[in-house]
Amino acid sequence: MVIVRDKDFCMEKIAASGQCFRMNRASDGGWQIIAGGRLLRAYELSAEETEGSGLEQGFGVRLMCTEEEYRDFWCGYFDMNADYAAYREAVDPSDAFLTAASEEGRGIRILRQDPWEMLIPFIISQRKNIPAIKSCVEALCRKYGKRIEDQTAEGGCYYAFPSAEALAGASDEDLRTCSLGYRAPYIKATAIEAAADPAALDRMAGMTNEDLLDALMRFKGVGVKVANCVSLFAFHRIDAFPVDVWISRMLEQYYPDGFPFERYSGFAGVMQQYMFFHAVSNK
DNA sequence: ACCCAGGACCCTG
DNA sequence: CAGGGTCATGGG
Repeated sequence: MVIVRDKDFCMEKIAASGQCFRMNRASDGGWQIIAGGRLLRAYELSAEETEGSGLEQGFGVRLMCTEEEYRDFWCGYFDMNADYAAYREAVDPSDAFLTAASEEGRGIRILRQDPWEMLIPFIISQRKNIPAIKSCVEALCRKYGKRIEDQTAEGGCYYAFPSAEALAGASDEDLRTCSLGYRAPYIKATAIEAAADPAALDRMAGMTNEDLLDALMRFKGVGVKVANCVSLFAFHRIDAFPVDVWISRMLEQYYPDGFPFERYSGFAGVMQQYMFFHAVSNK
């Protein structure tokens, strides 16, 4: 068991920030996170447990893993070594919109997720809202992922994210039963590519940002926006700035003369997440 | 019963 | 290279 107290770590906001699709409330009120073939249960600390720490409700979390599991995996997954307060403090104080958005989104962190586990969900994501994406991903996992018995899991078991081989071998009509629609052939083509060169995604970790985008966009169904999402949420290129319909609207409304990318050079993706969270959490 | 979603592809001009 | 039609589905 590991307790994390950080004014820039809020599980609920991360879960709602649209960067992970298998982080959900469990029936006992806690969180269940499935990532990298692992399952983590987490519980927000009670008011008594955070008393005196200066933390609001939701900003203290008990992770149900060993110290070793935390060191080896979850600490990196949650990007706990980064200083998000410093990112927020870099926000231009004369920018009322971003100042408010960054405070509203305080607690969000950019997760370090598995590239394959980001690539497929973000190919699915096009023209779907987040609940629909989550439904599709869960259906894919149930149908093609390895079933893992785990008494700590909601329902006594969970399904790992399907391998490239499993999806590459699926029929088009079988894939469509997961509500993929016209994306089914994209998923299959990308899975075949990935299965044919299992180390391809690993090699991308060493690429420059530009080469990484190009490499990702060679996959069927991956355009500029999805490539930027995978760069940001899997390869931790935190200067990547995915522009979807929500971001596009906010750029038009609040930055008619252009977003000040120079000011946030190197970490614009963090600002992007604050903006996205602001948009989706205000209908 | 609507409307729209973390867009990409592909074909025109 | 830019612009626009088209694509399938379900959550709200």
